[in-house]
Amino acid sequence: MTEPNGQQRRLIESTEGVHLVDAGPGTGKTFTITRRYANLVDGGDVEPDDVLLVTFTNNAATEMRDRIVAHSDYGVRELRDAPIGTFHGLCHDVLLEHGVHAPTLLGIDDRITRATRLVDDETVERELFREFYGRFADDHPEHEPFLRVVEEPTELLGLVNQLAAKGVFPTEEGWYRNGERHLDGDFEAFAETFEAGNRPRNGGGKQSRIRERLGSYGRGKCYRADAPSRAELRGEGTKRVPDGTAELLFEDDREALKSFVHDVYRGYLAFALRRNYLTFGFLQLFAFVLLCEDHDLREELAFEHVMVDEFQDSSEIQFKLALLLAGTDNLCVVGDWKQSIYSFQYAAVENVAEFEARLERFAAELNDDRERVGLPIDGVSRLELVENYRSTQAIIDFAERALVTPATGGDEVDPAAVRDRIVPLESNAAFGNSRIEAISHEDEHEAVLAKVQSIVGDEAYAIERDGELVAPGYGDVAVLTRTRDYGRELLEVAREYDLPMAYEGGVELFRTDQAKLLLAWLRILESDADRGWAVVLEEAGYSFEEVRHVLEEGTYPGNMRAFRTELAGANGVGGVARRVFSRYGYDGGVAATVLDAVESVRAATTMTRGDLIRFLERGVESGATREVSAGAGADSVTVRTIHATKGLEHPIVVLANMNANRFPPGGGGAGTITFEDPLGLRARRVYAEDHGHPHVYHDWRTDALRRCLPTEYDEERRLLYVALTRAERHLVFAAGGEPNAFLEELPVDIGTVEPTVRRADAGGTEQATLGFSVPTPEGPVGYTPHTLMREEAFSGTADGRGAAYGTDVHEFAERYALGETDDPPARLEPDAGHVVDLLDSLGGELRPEEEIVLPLEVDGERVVLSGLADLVHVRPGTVEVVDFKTDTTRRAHGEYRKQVSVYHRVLDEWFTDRTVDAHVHYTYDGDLVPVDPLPVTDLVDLLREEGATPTAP
DNA sequence: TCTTTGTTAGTTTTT
DNA sequence: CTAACAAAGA
Repeated sequence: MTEPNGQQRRLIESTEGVHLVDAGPGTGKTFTITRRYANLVDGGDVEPDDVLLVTFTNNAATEMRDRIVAHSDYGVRELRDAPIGTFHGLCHDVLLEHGVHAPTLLGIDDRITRATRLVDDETVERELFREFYGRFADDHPEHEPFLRVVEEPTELLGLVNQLAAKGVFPTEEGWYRNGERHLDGDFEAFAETFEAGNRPRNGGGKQSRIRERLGSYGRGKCYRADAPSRAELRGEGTKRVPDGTAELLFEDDREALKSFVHDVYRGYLAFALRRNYLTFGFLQLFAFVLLCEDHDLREELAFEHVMVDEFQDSSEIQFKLALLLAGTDNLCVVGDWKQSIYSFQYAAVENVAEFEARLERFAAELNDDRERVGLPIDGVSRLELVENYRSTQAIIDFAERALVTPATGGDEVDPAAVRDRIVPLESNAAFGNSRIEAISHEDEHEAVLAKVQSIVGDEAYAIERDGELVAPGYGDVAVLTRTRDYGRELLEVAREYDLPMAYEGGVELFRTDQAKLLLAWLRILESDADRGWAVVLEEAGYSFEEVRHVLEEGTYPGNMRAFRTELAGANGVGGVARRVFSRYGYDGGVAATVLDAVESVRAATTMTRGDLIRFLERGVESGATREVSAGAGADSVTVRTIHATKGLEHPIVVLANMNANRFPPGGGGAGTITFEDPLGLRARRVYAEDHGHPHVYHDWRTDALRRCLPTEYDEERRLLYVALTRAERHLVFAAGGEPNAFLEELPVDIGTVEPTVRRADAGGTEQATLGFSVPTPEGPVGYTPHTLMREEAFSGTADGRGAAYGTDVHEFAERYALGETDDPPARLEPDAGHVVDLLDSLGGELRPEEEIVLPLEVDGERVVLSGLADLVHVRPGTVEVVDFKTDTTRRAHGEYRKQVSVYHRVLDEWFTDRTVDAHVHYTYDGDLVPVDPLPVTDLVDLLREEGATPTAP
């Protein structure tokens, strides 16, 4: 694109007034906005300092700056300090320069100085918040009812950040400006939503959605005595929930809760300042307060022109910041509601979808005590960019269908209303050829790779290059996925076939093989640690039993000893890392990034090797991600998450992992802070003081409310839209096994593909079988601890004892283990007898109901079994997991299954997931049968029978 | 035949 | 939090 089209030109030349620009994918948004900037500053009257240009990522800001430099009269140097950047960056600058006194505006006696640092790592922030909360709890006994109920303090941090993103801040006595409104909720709006969900369906023959969903109200839950009963809430012999339920659910006395949140919020702000740090959220908070209160400063800082790109990604407070920073009514926001996919980052799609209404409301709020915002004078001018330079018309039309496709069976979309809001795009592609297809195969990774190989070089998937249609190469294909995990798995399989593929975007750096091996060798160097050697040995192909033997005897292989000696002579940590990576042939971007991370932290601090080891360990635990640059060569397939593809385009897009239960995952759900549940925080669980172990009480109102709110899938649809509109020409959906609802609904035939991947170097048709899959057994396979909490037993077991019996055995087992009782009721024999035998043989500390991970190696493949254990038994160096199964038989799907009791024992080395010993006992016909030691493969077979599902680690 | 109730498996995105 | 299934009720 060298010359702007008609609509673009209009935007470039409309420099005065308020403009809302609907710019769909591929319409040259960045091109236009940078030309508009150039046009402004080249006119003579306007200086770069007068124009604020905001985007959401530093990368985007840099790109904008570069493009402006290329097309305006200004050079790199002149624009270096021009206000082109992110909201966060801007707020940071403002606070450093003018914000010393910002905290005092909220009545907090502290200051922001050059020494105030920005905590940009979420895990660090969570740690700090935990520390704060611990002290807060000690100092504020008056909030005891709430303190007792908070299970996870960082949920409160989430609440604080969410409030901050909406511009709700605590003052000394109350809430800043009109923030409290957000906390009180809006009953009328709630009642309206409630009524919509409470209409009987199928012409009155079927109960309402809300009544159906309230069916499980109270199931497996214990509420306090004042909770309404299930029948009261749902009504009996009716198709709709009784009138008055909405009022019952909407809590109007929130004073105590609001006061608790207020004190936590304010306490945390003071804590952060005292500890000399700010977070992303607080940066905006203080900048906002400063701009609101310091009128001279606001007028001094205000810009003649404000332009915001990707406005659909902005939050409520960012919208308000843009208003405060606009000294005139020259505001231009560019965005596309269809591409708003960052709500978890507090993006408010309403900022674009309801722009005019919000503009008016926010301006009025900001102006309620004095004139701060001069907007708008002549109303809002709406502009649309409709010419699409990226995709074929077929792709565009298909993607728009995604926006009206139901995500689940019960999901309702109003296609006409949605289509009404879509500004239709017109493709100007020179060639119309476009293929849209779907494949599905159990071996999903192989199927995707085989499909990619078949596409490469195939004229049927021709793409446009230099004005001609040519067969595609690897570099023309991008695989998009919802999750990082899937991308990484695919990459690993691709590597086995030497298929050129590179993952781009954030990687959980310290969880990569590269980082783990480096960590292992550092541990070996430091102390010959087992958890180092185990990793190294396993990587070298030693079997599980062999690793154990080597560790016990200390008979490390000669070549490894030699390498250890070599490392000991290496020059610093960087030298060690280089040699380790070179030994294992790691020469890609991940290795480079690990090296960079290690060297930079080493340079910034005075770290010993031991400190560095702990740094890497923390990295593994937190799952911190880092950007890793493309590793493979130029002509390679790109793998990315959909979220990471913003602004990108690819000739051929493969949208992978379109599996049932995966896309969408659990649905969007209503945000935490809404009119129904404004604080998102209520007594979730109450631990009864008169019980030694967790008898769990739930808050009935929270449970009921959650069921009454419709699950929203709009953002899931937009995510799909974003993925599809990355494609220029061809589109392939891929699912493993069961396709999800989107793929079922969209007008594309789902074919299959032979998952035969050619080894790239062999060029032949060698086929490899990979993976380890176990069919999920049919039918119920036992009782989980959740069953313990159930009040009503269900009947229907074939042997007539029923689930209540199993529940009782479990309950007895738990109470016995915790020392609350020691005589088994006679009616529970013989099972209770087995339980007593088993528990008596254990000793040590017992903890009830815990998530376990059981890492194993089977036939050279690593396998992890996980699940909820009934009891976890802890001794130094040993963790034992106990899982009871009553040896009843139950009718399941027409066949009878035997069940055995399994007792797993897991030794040592949880951290590296490497060495494991497993012992099994099982009871059958009343006898406790020890099988000790049991080869790991047998254990896995046994667990398969038990219905455990192995997953790749 | 349609509706209601109960049960189970599987389960994120990142400035 | 949903789909899918099973089973009982109307």
